[in-house]
Amino acid sequence: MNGVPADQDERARDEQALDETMRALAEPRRRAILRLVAHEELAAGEIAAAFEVSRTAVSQHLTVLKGAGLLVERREGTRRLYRARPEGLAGLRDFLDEAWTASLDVARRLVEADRAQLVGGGQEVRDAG
Amino acid sequence: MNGVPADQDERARDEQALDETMRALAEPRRRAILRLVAHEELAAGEIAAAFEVSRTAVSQHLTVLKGAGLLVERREGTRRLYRARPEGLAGLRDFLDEAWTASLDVARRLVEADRAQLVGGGQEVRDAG
DNA sequence: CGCTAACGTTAGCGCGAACTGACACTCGAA
DNA sequence: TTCGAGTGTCAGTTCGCGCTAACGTTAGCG
Repeated sequence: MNGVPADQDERARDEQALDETMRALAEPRRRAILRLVAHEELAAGEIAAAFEVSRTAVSQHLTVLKGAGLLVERREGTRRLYRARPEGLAGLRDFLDEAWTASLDVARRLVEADRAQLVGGGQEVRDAG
Repeated sequence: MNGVPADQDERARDEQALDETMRALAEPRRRAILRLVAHEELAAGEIAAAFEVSRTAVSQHLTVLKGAGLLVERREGTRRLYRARPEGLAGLRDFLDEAWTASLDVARRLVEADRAQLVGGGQEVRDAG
C-alpha cells in the first residue's frame, strides 16, 4: 500500500498539520506560552500577565496554539485554563527524526564517495541514487 | 553555574538560534527543499527545477536555510551544491524534547490532582507548584 | 434584573516576508 | 578575450500576520 491516492491524501494531510504546527511554533511568544503551560496549567489572564503585550494578543496566540492542537482548553467558571498537549508535537517529532537520519545518511554517502574517489582516482562515483 | 548573567546570555543566544531555525522551517517550500537535499546533494538549478516558482525564490530560500545553519554549500565550477546539515536541527531537537517531557509531566500531575480530589472529597489540591 | 470579572472576537493598521523581473557575477571553453 | 551556462542579488509589489482598541459574550453575585 504505497503510492496509492489514499496515501497521497494522507501525506498531504500530514503536511498541512505539520505546517500548522510549524507556523504556530515559529512565533517566539507562542513558544514562550507553550513553555509556560507545559510546566503548569494556567488561566488566560495569568498567561497574559507574564508578557508585556495586551491580553488580546495573548488570546489570539492561544487560539492559534489551540488550533494547531498544541494546547487544550478547560473551562472553570468564567476562567479558561490551558495546558500543553504533548501529542500535538508528534508530527514535528516525526519530521525531525526523518530529516535527522536522512541528513546523516547523505553525509555518510558523500564521505564514502569522496573516499572512493581518492582510491579509484577520479572514476564515476556520482551515480548513486 | 546557574542563573548568572552569562547563562542568561547563553539562553538568549539559544533562543535566537532556535527562532532562526523555526522561521526557516515554517515555510513549506523550505521544508521541501530540506527534504530534497537531505536525501542527496543537489545543485541550485536542480532544486529550483523541482518546484514551480522562479529560481530567484529558491535561491532566497537557500540563503535563509544556509543562514539558519540547516544547509551547507559546496562550489564545483559554476555550480553550487547543497546538502542538509544535521547539526542545524540540534536546537530544535532540544526544544522538542524539553516541551515533550514537560507536557507529559504536567498532564501526569493533573491526573494525580484529579484523583486526589476524588478521594479527598474536594480538599485543597491546587497548591502543587 | 443590574453589575462586574474574565475572556473571546472584530476591524484596522503597520511591518515583515515571499515572490517576480531585471541586472551583475563567476566559471570554463573556444 | 568573448561567449554562454549557472547563480546570486537588488528593487518593487503583494500578502499574510501580529498588534491595539473597541465591542460582544458568558458566569457568578446581590
